[in-house]
Amino acid sequence: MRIGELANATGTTTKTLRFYESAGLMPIPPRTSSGYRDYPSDTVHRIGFIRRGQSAGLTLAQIGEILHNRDGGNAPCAHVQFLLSGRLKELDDQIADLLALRETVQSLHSVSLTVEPAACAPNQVCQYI
Amino acid sequence: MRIGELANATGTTTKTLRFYESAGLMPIPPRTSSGYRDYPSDTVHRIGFIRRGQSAGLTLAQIGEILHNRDGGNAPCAHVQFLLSGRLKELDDQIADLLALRETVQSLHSVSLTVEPAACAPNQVCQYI
DNA sequence: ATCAACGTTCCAGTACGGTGGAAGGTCAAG
DNA sequence: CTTGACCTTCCACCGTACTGGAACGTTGAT
Repeated sequence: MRIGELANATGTTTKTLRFYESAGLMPIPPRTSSGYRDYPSDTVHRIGFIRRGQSAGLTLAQIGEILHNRDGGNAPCAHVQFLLSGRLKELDDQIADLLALRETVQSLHSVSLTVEPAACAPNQVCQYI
Repeated sequence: MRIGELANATGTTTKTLRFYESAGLMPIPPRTSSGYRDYPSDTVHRIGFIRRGQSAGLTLAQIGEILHNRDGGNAPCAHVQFLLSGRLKELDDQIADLLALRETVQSLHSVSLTVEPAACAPNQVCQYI
């Protein structure tokens, strides 16, 4: 299948697919006599894996590692477990950070609602930030 | 005060201060006869405001808007309220997204712990992603 | 006079995941 | 034979907030 078909079948764009190739996520596809990329049909699954990995918050670099393991004939299971547990920890940290930030912003916002603009001191930018 | 002093006093770097200037966050400072930037001492407060705004998750562009209001003689209170409430909504969305993602990753990870590598089908990349 | 420590400008690069566009080649239909 | 849709490569750019480094000028102490 040609690159446009693959893009359609996977909900991506030809630009993105070439970018994935340049990023080392795709095996180099064979070419037709005229130089067009000619993908095997199971490439659809590979793209699907890439998109699901992204949905799980993995970076393209991490997804690439998994694919390279797989391409090298190794079952990437252990590595995937490792990446997922790392991701889980990152998520917990990110969520905790955002919750703390939410508290801060919330209290700034509350204060901003009770303050009179006329009370602004001229020598500071904003009395509640 | 010179740029290095200001950087020291605010915990930033001279690079960052020049970058803020180029980004339009700083009023153009006067120069000494030899061309050095010569900041009024209350610039410290302005940098402090910028850093606190960043801590609240505002972008430099948003902080710039507030500063421009202030520099233009307007009390930026209403605008700050607007930005803070927008930020609050964004935070809620981000937190909700991350919590949902955490659920997804958590369940993928749980499955990954119970699966036997030998069960991997050769025609797919990974059976649990 | 010399030296370090400061200052200046300007250009380029970082990470991330692409997107835009130019300049050209190919293919199938009408 | 032409048209339009597809494909190719390559280079540049998006946003965000800086950071690094080159090449050169200034200041203050010794």
